[in-house]
Amino acid sequence: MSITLHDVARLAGVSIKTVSNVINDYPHIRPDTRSRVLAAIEELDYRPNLSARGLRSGRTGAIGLIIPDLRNAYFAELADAVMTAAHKRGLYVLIEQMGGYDKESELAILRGPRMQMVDGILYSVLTLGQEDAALLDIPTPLVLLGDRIYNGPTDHVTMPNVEGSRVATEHLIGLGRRRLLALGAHEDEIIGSAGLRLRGYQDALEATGIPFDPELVVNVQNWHRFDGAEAMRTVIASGIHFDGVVAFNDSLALGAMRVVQEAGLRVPDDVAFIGFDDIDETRYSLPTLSTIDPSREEIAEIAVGWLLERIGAPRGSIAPREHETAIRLVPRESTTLA
Amino acid sequence: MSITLHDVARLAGVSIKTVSNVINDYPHIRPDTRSRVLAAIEELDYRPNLSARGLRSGRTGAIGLIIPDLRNAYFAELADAVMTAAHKRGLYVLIEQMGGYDKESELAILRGPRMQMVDGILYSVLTLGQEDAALLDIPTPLVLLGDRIYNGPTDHVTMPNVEGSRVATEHLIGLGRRRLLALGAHEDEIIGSAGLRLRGYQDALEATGIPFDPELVVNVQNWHRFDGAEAMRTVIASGIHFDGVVAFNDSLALGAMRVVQEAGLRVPDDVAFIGFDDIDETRYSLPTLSTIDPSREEIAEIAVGWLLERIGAPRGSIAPREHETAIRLVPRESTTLA
DNA sequence: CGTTTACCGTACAACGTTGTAAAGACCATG
DNA sequence: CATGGTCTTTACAACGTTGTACGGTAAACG
Repeated sequence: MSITLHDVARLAGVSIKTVSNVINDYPHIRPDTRSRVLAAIEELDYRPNLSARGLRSGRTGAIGLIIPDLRNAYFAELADAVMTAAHKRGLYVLIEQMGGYDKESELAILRGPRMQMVDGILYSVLTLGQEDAALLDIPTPLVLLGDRIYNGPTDHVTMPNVEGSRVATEHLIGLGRRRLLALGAHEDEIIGSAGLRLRGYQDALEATGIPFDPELVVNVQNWHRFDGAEAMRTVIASGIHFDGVVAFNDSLALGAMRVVQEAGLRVPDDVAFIGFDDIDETRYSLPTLSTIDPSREEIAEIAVGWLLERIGAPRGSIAPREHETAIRLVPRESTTLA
Repeated sequence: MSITLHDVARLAGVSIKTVSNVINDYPHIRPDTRSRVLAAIEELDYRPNLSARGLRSGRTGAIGLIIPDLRNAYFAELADAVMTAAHKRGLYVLIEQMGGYDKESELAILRGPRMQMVDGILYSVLTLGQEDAALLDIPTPLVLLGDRIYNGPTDHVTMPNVEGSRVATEHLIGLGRRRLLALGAHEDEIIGSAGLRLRGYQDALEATGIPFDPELVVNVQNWHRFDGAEAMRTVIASGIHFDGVVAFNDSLALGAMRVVQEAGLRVPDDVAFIGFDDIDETRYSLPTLSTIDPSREEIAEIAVGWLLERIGAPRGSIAPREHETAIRLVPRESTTLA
């Protein structure tokens, strides 16, 4: 059927192990042997059988990336960054979406059969919190992305959620806004992105002496455009007064911004907007959306690098590490007053 | 190290082959044997080693999906649809992005080592044309998505590009618009999406007796928001008069729409817009974007189904098939006059 | 009651690769 | 020119699974 080491070995007049050695850059090979083997490989267009290699070596060369949802632009862009970082190191990426936005679905994917095929997993934590840390103590090497689980069993690459949200909020306060909506909270959540970003919002208020008004905290189910739009409709209908929106991600902001303008309010004159994530779309919305750039590339680079280290090292030999990326405020039209 | 068939067999008191038979639903197994084996599997938390299975059976259980770019919302949503369709059938999906937007990169990915691991490939054709049909005659089962390559060597699942674009154009003409920009053409391209959608545009003009003005055809490099915005800036600067835009995809439309409004024109009053793809974002832009829904789910379902058939059948035993999805005009605010 | 038939379970080999251990080739040294 | 050491190549086994072929047991048939 397919070309194997045997075929190459026969053509080159060597043993299959020598061919294998050439492929794996074993140092002690005579130059002419090597070139003979390479010529044979070329001529036959030989490709290693990855299943066999995986069986023998115990490595598949693939890593899994578990994210909530590809349709969410942030995660699509994150996936892109991870794939780039992984390919640089010769790894495949198996992307997996969580079926739902609940804890069950999250863990099902992590333990499910599909993640059986990978050497390690990059896991973008969504609903898991501190109390679930133990559940993440699995044999497969694991690096967490996103929110921080303190004292977790493994590495964690995250963005400074609190700081980012604080910077965003302070940016609006700097424009003179005082009635700031916090858009995207999850009820009773403290440790996830939503909880942390809410804390950053509160920190900023506190630092500038603006009283915290619970009425201005808007809960949502998910972080899609849809949720931002729906939540904003409710807010407007309720008659709550506000002059700025700190959205916990860009999609929420974009959905809400659309509804605000639909209602006849001007952005940023009546309501200033800032998001979080710096997805591509923020550069083309009307108005363009100010946001926080969390350094996706940095996250991907470090996470893949750490995962690779864990894959190469014996289980338990690497103590849990943490990395926080640098964030950057990206001011655009939605916070630029004429 | 890991749990294998041997461990399960020992615990259940049967041979490894019997365990294998239970796992693979071999019919002739006594109920009590089966339940004993299943109990052992459960107790040990056995998971099959997919590399070994792949080596022995010649199948990996994974299919590859080659797309231009995940950051493009259309492809992210397509990937989502394909993953859903594949999971339903117990398949993994290995997503691969083309490095660049040129023919070299396309073919490099298709033949490259990364697609070695999959049983079959779903390939979203981008720049390849009729003359490249022969290059697609590879041993791996292949199903093409997107544009049509006539008399290609394999199955093709596509959307009616010409018809969709014609319907979109006629929709604008129905509003009384006569100076319609065709946004997103690729110079000298005839067979790809760009060429087909341009033909649909021309067909509509012809059918309604509107003279075709080459000045209104706007070439772009890629189909991102950025390109739509840039192209529109050039058009506006050149002073060309137009009252409608038929964009060849939604991202182009959204990028251009933003620039048009920046320039002080009203949508749809001064310029009506219609896109193509029905990505989620079109529901939340300002104004919401009219578009053509190409039935991504249908594409994914049929493509995965056909690919699976090809994987199961001997090479050459299935004659090339073609399927064109049904399209649907989705009118939204960008073409709704007060 | 012997023979056929269906059913159930097993032993063995093989998939293509790489690690181990060892054999063979080559070179410098005394 | 024998000796020891280094370089180069090889034979063999093993990874965990499934297909093939066959051995056994029980039921059905003549």
